[in-house]
Amino acid sequence: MSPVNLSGWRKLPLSLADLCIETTLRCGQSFRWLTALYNQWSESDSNFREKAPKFTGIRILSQDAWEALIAFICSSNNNISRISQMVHKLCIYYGPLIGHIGDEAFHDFPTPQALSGKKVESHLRELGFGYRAKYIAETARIISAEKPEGWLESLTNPENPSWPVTETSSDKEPPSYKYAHEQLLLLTGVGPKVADCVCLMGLGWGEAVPVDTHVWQIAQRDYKFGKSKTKTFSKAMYDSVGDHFRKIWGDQAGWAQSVLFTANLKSFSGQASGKTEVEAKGVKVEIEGTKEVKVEVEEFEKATIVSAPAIRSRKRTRVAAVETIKVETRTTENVPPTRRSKRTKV
DNA sequence: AATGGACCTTGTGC
DNA sequence: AGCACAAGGTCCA
Repeated sequence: MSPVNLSGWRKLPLSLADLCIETTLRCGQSFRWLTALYNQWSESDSNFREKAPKFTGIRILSQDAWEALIAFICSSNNNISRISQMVHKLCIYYGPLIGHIGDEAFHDFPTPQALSGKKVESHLRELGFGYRAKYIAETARIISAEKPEGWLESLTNPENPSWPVTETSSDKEPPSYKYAHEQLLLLTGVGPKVADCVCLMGLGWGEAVPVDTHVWQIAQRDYKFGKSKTKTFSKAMYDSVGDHFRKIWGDQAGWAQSVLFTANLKSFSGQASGKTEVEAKGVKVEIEGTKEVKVEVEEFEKATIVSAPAIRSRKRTRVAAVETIKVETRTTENVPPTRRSKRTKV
């Protein structure tokens, strides 16, 4: 047998060509992923009702709390691409070797002890971690040296069946979302947003709503936050935004948040704004410049709208006689999947 | 308590 | 090519 069997789960050495969850779940062999809570959130929130349908299938992953903690410390003021590289470096340089596949080595995520070494901070600096090097080294030291064994796991939501049962010493305050959040804030490099990411994805607290730059944008644009006097984004405002979403979405608010967060991401915007297929039977297209075109009702069969708010808002009713829109200059058949961020030229 | 900057580095868009 | 600016924030004065 190849990889190690960790608590009943195995890593699958597969590429997306071998296994694609997205396609598998949507190809018609299973029919009840998700939808009950989506309906519930849509009933109580018109904005969710509007945005969510394009983003079905989003789930909250049940992650290891320690790995999530360090990964989200890395995430501060950073981009996803670099965060991934940083986590990979932590595994390569400090994680235990799991094994080889071909000549490629695979490492697990490092332990808190492994990241507590004296030279960790300076080494991580050299590896390009920037100011997060100190946060990681400090947090690793606190957890491995100052906290009792199993401290982080003791903050897990005991009601959440996705996490194994953890013992909690009876003399301590019983675990609750608020308590877990507050405890995490004591670590270095962990503010309210990172704490909520760990609560939600690493500790099973479904009501944790990580309010980052995207969610703050959403709160302002779609939920009227920051319009009155207190415009600045203070801790009080942070809690207020979370409380509002918990109120309208309930005890799985973090999941609903994740749906709208994804809908707001630029890298996913193709699902929401572009790539909308419309039947445009009897539409004639005049090209003016590169992508600007005028559409007249006449002869096209299908067009892929790249950006056409006027038409989108009209749904499928009818296309006006003459519209200035942006379309791809080819019909939808044989259109290859669009590649975003294709900066890698080789 | 609340507010304004600084902070490392890389990716992205012009 | 090269330069701003943003990127799933946090800490410190």
